[in-house]
Amino acid sequence: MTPTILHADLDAFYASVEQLMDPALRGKPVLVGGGVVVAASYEARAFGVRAPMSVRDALRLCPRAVVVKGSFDRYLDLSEKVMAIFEGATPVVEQISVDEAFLDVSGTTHLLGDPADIAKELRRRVREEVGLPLSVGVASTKFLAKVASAQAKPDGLTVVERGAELSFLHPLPVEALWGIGKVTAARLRRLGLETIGELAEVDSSALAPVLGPGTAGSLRALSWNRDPRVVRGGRRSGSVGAQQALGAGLTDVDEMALVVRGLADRIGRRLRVKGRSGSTLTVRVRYLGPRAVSRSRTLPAPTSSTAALADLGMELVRRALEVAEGERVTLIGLSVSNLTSDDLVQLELEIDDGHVLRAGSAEDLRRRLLDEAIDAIRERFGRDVVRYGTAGRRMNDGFRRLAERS
DNA sequence: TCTGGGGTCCTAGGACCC
DNA sequence: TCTGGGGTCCTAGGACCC
Repeated sequence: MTPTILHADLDAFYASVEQLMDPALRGKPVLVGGGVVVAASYEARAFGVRAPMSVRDALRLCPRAVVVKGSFDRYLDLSEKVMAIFEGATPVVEQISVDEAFLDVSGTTHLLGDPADIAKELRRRVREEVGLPLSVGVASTKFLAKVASAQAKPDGLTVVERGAELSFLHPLPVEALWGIGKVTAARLRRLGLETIGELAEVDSSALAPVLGPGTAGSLRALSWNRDPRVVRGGRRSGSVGAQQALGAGLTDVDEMALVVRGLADRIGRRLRVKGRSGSTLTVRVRYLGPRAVSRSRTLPAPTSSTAALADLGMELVRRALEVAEGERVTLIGLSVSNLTSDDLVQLELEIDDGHVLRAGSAEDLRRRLLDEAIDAIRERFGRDVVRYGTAGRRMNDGFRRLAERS
């Protein structure tokens, strides 16, 4: 039986979108980016251009390349169309970036046919209905499907049949394993390991001192195509962040505060659009040179308020600056994690003597009506509620009732 | 050598609670 | 009172991916 996990990956996504929108770019080497190449069309890659490479270097390799700035909104728009096509093939779609997703079609083969046929149909529909090239890998595990789609590029389909997995996998270089980057690959090279097959033959106790016991065990498992991860549909992101590079670097704290404010504004906006809030804020500061420092704080209640993120962000930046006083800061990043969704709201009530109460979650609030809460406060404290609000969440019926009262 | 920006996951130590 | 084990959360750093 054919395996049922698909990894679908749009080819040179940003560059392909630009070629789709502007027919004059088709067949030509296209670079998307400003200072850095964010994406390169296959015509440009033929000259050795890769992301992330400076546009200057890329143009040296490929002087005839056309450089376009790109528009992320348009990419998101087309990405949604493609994902909708995927969801027509199975409800179990795990999107892992704008241009990539895993699909488990084990539940829909009786309706739509063999997984390989489903993959062909996805490629055809994405090509005809959206206009973009799609590569698909089909295999028995997630990670092998991912390796297969990489082999299928550009614009191809690779099916790794059951029983053929190891002969497909073992000749590949260790970097082909999802999770092995430059650092780990260099460490493996030092051990004389070049291919996944060679890695498979080494005892994990020999790898553990170099890679740590966790990584050693999981890499060896992957080299034998043992990957227990399942395709998880309906996942949502666990953090929202923004960062800004600062060129030659800043030393002035007031200027940094402006940057932090801007980042907090972007993050707060995005959180509120998604109807989410987060309770852990992490600040990352990179200094001139390879050094980076992070500082984080977990709040008692989640927030999506720009002002709150900016204030706490600046406090954390100050703490991060203590480790290298006076050094130039070349990058500041903020990230909010520990995200919660609208349904788990904390209500804040400010009583007219300035006393602030934080009460329960939205679940509680729905159960005991807000009116009752207000009455209870009046009874216990003999005071009236003069303001109310949530930690950056949408209004629900309870809040509307209160709004009508006040 | 640096040039971007948005993410995930793992590890390890310490605090705290039961 | 002391000793100990287990689980969870927080923080900091690092590797990796697109």
